[in-house]
Amino acid sequence: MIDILCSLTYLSCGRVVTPLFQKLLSASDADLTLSRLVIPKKCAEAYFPRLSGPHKIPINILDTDGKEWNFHFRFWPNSRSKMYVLEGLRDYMVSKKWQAGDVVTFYRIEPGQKLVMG
DNA sequence: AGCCATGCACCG
DNA sequence: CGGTGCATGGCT
Repeated sequence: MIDILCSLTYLSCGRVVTPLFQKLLSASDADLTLSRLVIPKKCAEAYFPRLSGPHKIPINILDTDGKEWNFHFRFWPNSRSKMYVLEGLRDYMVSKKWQAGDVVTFYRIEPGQKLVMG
């Protein structure tokens, strides 16, 4: 996981975004059967919607082409902590040909808090 | 201390 | 018997 300095950026689709963080995809992140992405805890709590309990919430995220994707965001209770995951990525992973070792970058559309993943 | 990659029990 | 939902353990 790599933190990024906050600097406004234009995506190829024309949107103005702030880069938030990147993640190097692990083998399990890239596993099509699991089709879920572990979100580093500090990034999840800083940039993702607040979760009031251990239930998934729907979350709409754009890719860098501006296409909308519907995922679910939740955490797993873990012995005295939490692990945050983004679920339902199967179609996205197939479409983007995600592989372990790839890097995914999260952005926030400015102004607002809508997320972009690409 | 505790994150996070992955193991794995158990439920349908 | 494939996936969910959490546990485990290597690592820092």
